[in-house]
Amino acid sequence: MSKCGTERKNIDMDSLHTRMRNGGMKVTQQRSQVLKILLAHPEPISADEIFKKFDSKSEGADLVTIYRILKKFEEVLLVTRQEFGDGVARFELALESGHHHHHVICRHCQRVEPLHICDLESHIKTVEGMGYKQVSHRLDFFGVCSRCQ
Amino acid sequence: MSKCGTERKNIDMDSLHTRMRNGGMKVTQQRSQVLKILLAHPEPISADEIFKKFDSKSEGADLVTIYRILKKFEEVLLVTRQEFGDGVARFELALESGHHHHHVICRHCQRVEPLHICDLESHIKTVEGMGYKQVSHRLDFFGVCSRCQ
DNA sequence: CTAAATGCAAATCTTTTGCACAACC
DNA sequence: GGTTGTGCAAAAGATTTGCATTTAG
Repeated sequence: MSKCGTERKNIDMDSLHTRMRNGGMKVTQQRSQVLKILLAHPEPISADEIFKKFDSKSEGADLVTIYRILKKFEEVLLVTRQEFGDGVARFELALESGHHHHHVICRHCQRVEPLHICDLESHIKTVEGMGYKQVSHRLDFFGVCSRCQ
Repeated sequence: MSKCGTERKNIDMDSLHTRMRNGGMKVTQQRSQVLKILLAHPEPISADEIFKKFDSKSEGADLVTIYRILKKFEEVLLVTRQEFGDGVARFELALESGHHHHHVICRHCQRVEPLHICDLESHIKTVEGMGYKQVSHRLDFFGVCSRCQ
């Protein structure tokens, strides 16, 4: 947990629970557990993967519940949804508002690395100039990682 | 590496058929028709939408066939697949190799507009610096269009 | 003629919905 | 206690697969 890869987000369960409550959600076993799993997972993770991580523990949660939790989390901006083109949605904890990052996905092993750069101001202005409001964006890179070459 | 083209190249059925043959595919009624529909459609279009456009004409094609055609076209780089977050894959004709464009999607009406700007050279270099080869990217903007505001 | 493509049916996979029961505040 | 969340079953939607039949080259 020192140098390699992602600097772990300075997000703790307490602040997450607070954000949950502020979003008008009850704090339940299952929701806390999903948060814990998301917090511990360095890459975007799918509903089914979360479901399986639940399974390995003693107390489980229904896959349906996980879908519902993730949808709620998305509404409250606790997580963001990613789609990398394989028909499965993946989720990751949303960083502080206004901060976001992008991804580099290996076309071979599907591994995802975060990319903490982004300066698309001019592009965003262009889109706003086209008449759009509340402009957000998605930027992902695909390549073959060093391990897979 | 991949530069974003600004001018759309003329694409005609003949060159598309040639690209099909070069990809080792037979030129069939259904495939030609799918190409025609893609050529006539300004936005990324789903398999089902293509299927329905077939229907309105006299000769139809099975939805399954359309999926298979699109998959084949994707392998041969005749089309590119897009996913905008609603669980449906959409396809559009691939422009000349190395040229591509991006999209602006209205969060309300789901309409898609092409965006012919892109200067991500520095970002691409960064990713290559991380050890990735054959780096490509995807950039889409989301907003609320003027009509929907 | 022969490999490749198509159509039909049915399967698979992801995600959603309805409803009764349980849990949180 | 009353709303909100969960589990189970089942549905819905997108995409894929198996197999017999047709078609392009």
